Amino acid sequence: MIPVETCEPFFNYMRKFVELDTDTMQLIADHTSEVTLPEKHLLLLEGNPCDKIYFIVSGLGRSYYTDFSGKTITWNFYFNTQESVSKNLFATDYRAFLSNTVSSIAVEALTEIHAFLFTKKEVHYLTEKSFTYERWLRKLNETAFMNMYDRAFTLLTMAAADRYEKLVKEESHLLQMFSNYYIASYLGIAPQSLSRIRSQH
Amino acid sequence: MIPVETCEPFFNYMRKFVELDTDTMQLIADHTSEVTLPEKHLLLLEGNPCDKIYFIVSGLGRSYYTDFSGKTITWNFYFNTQESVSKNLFATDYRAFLSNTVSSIAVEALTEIHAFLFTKKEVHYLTEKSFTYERWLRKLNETAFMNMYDRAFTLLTMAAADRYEKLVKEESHLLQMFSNYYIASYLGIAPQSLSRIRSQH
DNA sequence: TTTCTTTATTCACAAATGTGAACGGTTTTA
DNA sequence: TAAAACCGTTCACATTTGTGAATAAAGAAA
Repeated sequence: MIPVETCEPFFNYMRKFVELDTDTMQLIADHTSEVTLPEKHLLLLEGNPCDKIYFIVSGLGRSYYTDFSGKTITWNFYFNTQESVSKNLFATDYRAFLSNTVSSIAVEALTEIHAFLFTKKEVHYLTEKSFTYERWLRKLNETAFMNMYDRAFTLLTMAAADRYEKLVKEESHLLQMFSNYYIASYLGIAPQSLSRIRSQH
Repeated sequence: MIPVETCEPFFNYMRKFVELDTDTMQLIADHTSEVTLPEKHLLLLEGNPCDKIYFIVSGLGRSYYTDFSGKTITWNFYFNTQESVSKNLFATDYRAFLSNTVSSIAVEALTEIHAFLFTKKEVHYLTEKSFTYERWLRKLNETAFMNMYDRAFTLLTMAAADRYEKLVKEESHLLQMFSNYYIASYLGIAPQSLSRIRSQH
């Protein structure tokens, strides 16, 4: 429950997919909340149920899986910039959120984060009350699907050096925002291997 | 435009996610068609736009990417059995279908295939006319997303032998239905490497 | 400032995976 | 039936990628 004006950053994002009327905007503003999370805060723990979605307004987040040896593998980055319109905005384990299973990843705040918070209950309520929200969610799921498709397809069909080149072309802002240590495991390679690839330009 | 009764296999699938009334069923039956495709038929070509979705009723399909050297990499399998309720039924490049870009994969019939065909136009019409269809599509997109999530996560975090073990546990029917040559590239490994993994039991 | 971390890089070596060839066995086709 | 194509496997060897250690530079903390 927050003032409608405060919700504008989120509405602007929704407007990429659907048109919004005042009733819908009011309904949404009534069923979300604003949160500030300090640096190093864990938004979600591995093995926990996930019933929240954070829509990032500002700040940086990262999710990771911890393998058998204790190493972390970066699953995704979360932030909000002009460039990244339909990706990286929702910090959560969306698979766990949808399927009511426990999370396979942890999500951490790399800086202080400002976000809108939606609980599972709120999302469900909004789909019941608003056709616009239902349609927006359908389209959001489509882009989430396409992003995952691209991730899986890239990992399946491209070698490490080509995956890095693709990242340089399509997501070069990540290189400015995150350490190579994080980028490497996001690409599915060891940090030293990423160095090797970079040196062979 | 087909008789409502004929559509039952598809309705049964929809009922996993939503309840169906007679109006909705009639609407859907009026906006789909039935097709039979011979063995070796190509349902979709690499580099072509994709404005069709085939819902498999019977038969086997496979999609693949052709790499720089001409080798094919299996992207997915398509079939309809009791076990596989929410996967493998839609033969298409759904990413290309959604984004109006050209397909990165080809889809071929490995046997004769019976399927319901939905064009992009028909899908769009149905979302405009039926809230039930819109909601079903939202949930379909959610399972499509979860399947892709699992695929990407597996490729990112597990070694080849573990990916094979996971397939044995979770999708062992694939081993009965498709050659190891196809299974190997689906797992992201060479056929010889799959043999090696299998021999080390 | 000095010290302590973190980061990126390089190296030598190990491990994992790919490659091309060869082989029987099966299935398909002529 | 015979020939051809395909399939799964094994082998030796090549290539790619991971690993642990070492180093230097940059940043953060004291």
